[in-house]
Amino acid sequence: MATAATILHADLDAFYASVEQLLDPSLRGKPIAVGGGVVLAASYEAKAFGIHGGMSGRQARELCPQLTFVGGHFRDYERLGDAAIKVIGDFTPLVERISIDEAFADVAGCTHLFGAPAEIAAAIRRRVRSELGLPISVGVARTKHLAKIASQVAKPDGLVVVDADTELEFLHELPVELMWGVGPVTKARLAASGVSTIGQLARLPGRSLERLLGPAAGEKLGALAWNRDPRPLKPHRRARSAGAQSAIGRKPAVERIIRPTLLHLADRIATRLRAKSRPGRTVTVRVRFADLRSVTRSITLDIPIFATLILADYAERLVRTILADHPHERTISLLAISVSHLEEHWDLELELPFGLEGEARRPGSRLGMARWAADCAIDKIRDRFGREAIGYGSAALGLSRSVPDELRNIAEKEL
DNA sequence: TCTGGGGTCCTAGGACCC
DNA sequence: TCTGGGGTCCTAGGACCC
Repeated sequence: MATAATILHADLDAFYASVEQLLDPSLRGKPIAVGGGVVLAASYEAKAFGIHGGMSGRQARELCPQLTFVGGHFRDYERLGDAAIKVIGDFTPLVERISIDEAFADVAGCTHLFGAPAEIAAAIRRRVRSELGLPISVGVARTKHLAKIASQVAKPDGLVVVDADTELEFLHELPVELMWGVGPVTKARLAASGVSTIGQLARLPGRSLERLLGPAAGEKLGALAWNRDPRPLKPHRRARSAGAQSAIGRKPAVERIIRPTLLHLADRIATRLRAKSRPGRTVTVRVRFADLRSVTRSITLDIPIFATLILADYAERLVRTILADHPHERTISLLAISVSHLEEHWDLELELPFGLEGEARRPGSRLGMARWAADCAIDKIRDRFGREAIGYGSAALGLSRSVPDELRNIAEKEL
């Protein structure tokens, strides 16, 4: 007998835009977009004009001249997103949050308390609506993947339950791009073979699929198309990397631009790493040139690091090698740093991770100690007075800030 | 006339070791 | 000394997701 459908996927509808309409009633029923240069979220009224997230502001205005742009109440996004997830947590502790506005839950263990999964899903929707004032769609199915597809089909403000005995009938009619992992490139590749629905993909011989998409993707999509992917819920997944980037317009690739930008990025990342005692061994930088092509370079160290200045130094060296390898590129439009190979937990009592060649592990190293002490002091002052109080802030460095730090904060994953 | 920021996972080649 | 195979790690790039 098939397992029962007990996995829920809950997804707040047009989240940022819905919060703005909640906070300002005069915006309700109107096409609005959150953002400015880029649309971060569009209300359903705006979506009716073809506007969607990621679109440039100018393009959106062309599609809908009466479109209203609203500033982001980022603190409220965070608060309401947390509150919605907490409602789910009132039913089961098995919750896997995947972003600010989206989570999986397994209610197999709590049906004796709250009723069938469909009833629990309906109760969650009612409570989020009445207590928070926000629309949320929920999909219910036997697997995570199918539950996620169901919630997409349920939008806006709906509930779709896929019973275990009607899974393939439901799934096979839908377009391939609803599958997790099928983006524009894969969709086009499949279309070239005459595949546009999940059913057509399912009936494709495994060999053709793997030839088309590679062994891993081919096997994965094949399993998804038959709903044979019993991926378990992971309530507490640890982050595998932490990064930051800054689009800087078009700037000359010179020290005056590069150094302060990298320092700011390294500061954001290293502060997070220190806060969670998770230094990392691999530093990756990305440089995007004026024509939007980008190049990455990385280095893996023997000893994990989380000191701001040491991270900034490695990043700068990597950027220099990129520029040396591309001598004709003199204009850059973005710099990014990412740290991966994160330690699970670094016990400071046992060992001090300073990094930077020979000075590592040398307790008497003056440079290492000085940097360590400076980081600690800055972290402490910020804990008391806020992040802008001291350090390598963008304001202090005279950097233009295209995106407010509050937005960056809510996009960060918990380390 | 060029669009943000923070992430995950996969691929393919090469170095290196056994 | 030559040949082969397997495994692991590193690096660069790319697709995709929210």
